[in-house]
This record gives sequence, C-alpha cells and structure tokens, in this order.
Amino acid sequence: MTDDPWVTPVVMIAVDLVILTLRESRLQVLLIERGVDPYKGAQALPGGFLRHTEEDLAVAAHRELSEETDLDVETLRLEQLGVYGEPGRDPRGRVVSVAYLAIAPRLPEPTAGTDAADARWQRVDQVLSGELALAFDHRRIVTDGVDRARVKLEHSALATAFCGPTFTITDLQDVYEAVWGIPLDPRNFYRKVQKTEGFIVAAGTERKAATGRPARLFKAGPREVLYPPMVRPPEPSTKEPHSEP
Amino acid sequence: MTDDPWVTPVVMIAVDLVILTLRESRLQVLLIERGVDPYKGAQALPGGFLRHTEEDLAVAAHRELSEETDLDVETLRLEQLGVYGEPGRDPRGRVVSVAYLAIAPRLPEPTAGTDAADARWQRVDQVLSGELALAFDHRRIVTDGVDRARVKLEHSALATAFCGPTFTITDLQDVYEAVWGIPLDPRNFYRKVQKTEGFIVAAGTERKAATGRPARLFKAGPREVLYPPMVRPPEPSTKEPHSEP
DNA sequence: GTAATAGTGTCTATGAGACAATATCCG
DNA sequence: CGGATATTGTCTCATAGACACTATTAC
Repeated sequence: MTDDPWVTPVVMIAVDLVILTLRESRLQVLLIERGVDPYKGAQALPGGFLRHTEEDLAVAAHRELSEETDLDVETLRLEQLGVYGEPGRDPRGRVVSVAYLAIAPRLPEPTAGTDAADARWQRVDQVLSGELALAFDHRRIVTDGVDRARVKLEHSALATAFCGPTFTITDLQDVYEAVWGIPLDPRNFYRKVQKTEGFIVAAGTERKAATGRPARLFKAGPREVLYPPMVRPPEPSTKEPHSEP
Repeated sequence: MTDDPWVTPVVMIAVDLVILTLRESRLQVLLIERGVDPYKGAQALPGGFLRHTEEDLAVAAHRELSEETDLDVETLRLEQLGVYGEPGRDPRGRVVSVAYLAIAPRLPEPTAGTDAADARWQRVDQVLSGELALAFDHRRIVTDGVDRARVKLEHSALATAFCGPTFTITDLQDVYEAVWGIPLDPRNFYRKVQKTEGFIVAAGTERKAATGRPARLFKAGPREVLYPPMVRPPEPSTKEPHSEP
C-alpha cells in the first residue's frame, strides 16, 4: 500500500445476498425479479449498492436484507462469502460486489404489497443446472454459497439455523440430506448427532405426530464447532482416474 | 440490485497480500515497511490500490506481488481471503481492501536494491501476539489468513506448496507442525501421508543426509482434495463450560 | 561399535456404517 | 390389531494414535 490513492479509479461497491432455506425438502434460494434495466425482468440475488461513504459493508447487507425481503433481520447471521469484481460483470461500469451468505429457517412466502413482493424462493438445483438463469454472475455466487454451506455443515452447527427454534432429529437429518444431496441412515445419524456434545439439547416437550411415534424435540446447543465433524462421503469425483480389475 | 448506481459514493479499492512461508520451522509472513504517511515506517502487508478501472482484482494482486517482492509470481497461487471494508480502517478515506492468501516455499531473503528491499519475513507468532504491530487492520487479516491456512491443510494438499519441488516426509511434517502449532507422531504421520493416494508421489532419488538415514524424496501429487482429511486434534477450546463430578 | 534419523509392525480404542429389534404413536 | 415413524442395540470394518522395533546412513 505505497501507491497514491488519488489515482485510483472510481469503483462502485455492491452487496449481494445468498439466503438459503429448506422448503419441501429442497434447498432453495431467495431471488428477486429485477425491475430496472440491466437484466430487467430477470431473477437476481437481493442486494444493492453501498448508500454512503460511511456505511459498513455488513450494515449495508443487513439494510438490503430488510428492504428487499420479509425476513427477520435480527435472527439471520450474515457471513461474508467472497468478492466478485471482474471488470465485465456489470454493464453499468466497474462494480465490485461483496457477497454474504445466510441460512434461514423455513418461513412463509414473501408478502405481496411490500418491497419484498418480488422476492421468491427458487430451487437451488434449478439455478445450478442453469434451468433458471440469473442476472450478472449471480449463478456463480449461488454456487459458491451452496458449496460453503455444504462444507460448513460438516464442521459447524450451521444446520440448526435451517430449522425453527425447536426441531426433531429427523428435521435435522432432512437438512443434511437436502444440502448434501445424499441419503443418510436415520439410525446412525440419530446417534451421531446425540453423541456430539453441545450440538443439540433436548427441548423438554414432545409433540403430536401426524403419523408414527412422536419424536423428541431439540433446540440448538451452545457448540458452534463440531468435533468430531459430521462426515460427508467423498464426492464421486468427476475424474476418478482409477479402474483396477 | 435495484438501486441507482449513480448515487454510490466513491470508494477506493485495494488489494492486500498475505504471503506465508516456513523458515527455521516457524510460520512467517512477508511484510514491508511503509514509506509513505499513514503509518509511515510501520510494518504492513504488501499491496496497493487498483490501478485502473479495468484492472481485475486478481491481476492487481499479482501485479503488487511482483512489484513489491522478489517472489516467483508464476508459481504462487493466490486465493481470495476476504474483504475488509470497515469505514474507519484507512485514515485517507473509504478503502475497501480485498485480501489474498498465498503459500510460498522457503526462499532466500528479499534482495536489497530492488523495490522489494523493504520486504522482510516476520514471524507470524509475533504478529498474532501483538508483539509486532502492523498498520491498518493488517493484524486481523494475517490472523484470518493463518486460520484459513490451518483449515486448508486438513482438506487440501496445500502443505506441499510450503515445500520446494521435492521434499521428504519429515519436511512435510514440519509444515503441519509449524502451521498447526502442535507436535505430530512421525511414524503415524508417515503412514497417513503415504496412504492418502495422490497426495505425494515418489521423486525417484534419495539424498545424502547430514545425519541419520537418508530419506526418500517426494513431490506433490495430482490430488488437490484430501480424503480422508488430515485430522487436527480439537482445539483446547478457550471456554469449556463443562465439569461434571 | 554409537548416534541419529528413516521407515515398519502391531496393538487398542473409537467411530462409521449396516441393519435387526424394540417403542410409541395413529387409526 | 397394522401401519408408520422414532429410538435402541449389536456387529463389523476402518482408521487414529501409542509405541516397540528394524533399517540405513555418518562418524
């Protein structure tokens, strides 16, 4: 940092939000329909430009979150995901965007008649496959966000953030299965989660099940870092250069 | 992203580099002495402002790397570490800095008489402890970089990047011990590393040892992602809120 | 030979994963 | 009772970690 700052070109700073949730056992991401021109009418991540010179990035992210969505801003914990600053990514000029990631519990559909009216949950698999096109480089940002969530599920108690204040162990398993995209054995999962001290704690009560035996309820425990970690089977690895007879 | 970009305030973009290496079995970070005024004379990370509007962030990072250091820019792989954009972090105005992380093999001291003359390797532990003060919020950036390196050592073949083109298994163990800050059993480490297919591959030759039996040489293998991961023992955990009788 | 480091063998505790068996609800 | 889901038990296999032991060099 020895250079003269006054030769620095003008750059616009934006924040983009990747909000993930679980609905109908599918991983979904919150998208809005753009109302203005670059990519008008296309789906995009919630977000926007920095308002004034003194605005903190995380504050701007929270502001956009409350402006463009119905979500309970207090509950959500935003985590910095990365910077996306390729010169050509925004036709309006040089825009450097700071992406944030958050995990939301299942929530009602965004309310019509508000600023958030254009916000909709969309299936992540449709975004990743390209079936649902996004504005700018937002597909890449979603991809990175999902990857981050997958990894964080292994080592942190993030999964509980997908659930409501209380949940059953099966609810928690649904989170892992949806995010990882693989089935898990309910019995081994059950014991594994219980044995990881501080991950979840009993929430006293039980509940009436629609069918079958009612499950115990739990809430998120104090532990943030899981040890031992939840293990995710190795990826099929797009290129497995082996094949012994 | 529905806002009008033209109300966006002017923000300066900088890149900062966290270059880590291993010297004398210590984790060290490359720092420069600032020659201009905010924090003039203090130690800081290499880096600088974006040059022109079309310059890519990663390109700017590489440019600063070659301008301010002697390192072989081609070999080093820069990885985005995060964004640091607090309003008050730079007295000159609003500066949003994108930090990059790289791992360098052991290299000679920076050459005097070049632009890199002020660059010096400094012990990471002195930075983290505050014994060596850094300009701006660079101590936090170094902290985050070291944390990232620690985690990446578990799941990726990053450790080989600390070594030269060929190395012994003991060399590799030194990397893990220095970065993690804990001792490892050489015999278990030996087998673990060998069993992880594609991590390291034999580099034919052996070498003459100063003392003891000469070791086999290896080079980095094709595998980037380690499975199973190298396991790092759980942290002592600053706050262990348990104590049952 | 001794010192020193490289590499191997082996035992044990623990966890992952498969899967049978039991428990508790609904109707 | 039968159907469905929750919870527990048990077995087997793989791996981490401890550590005795052998191998190969320099002197």
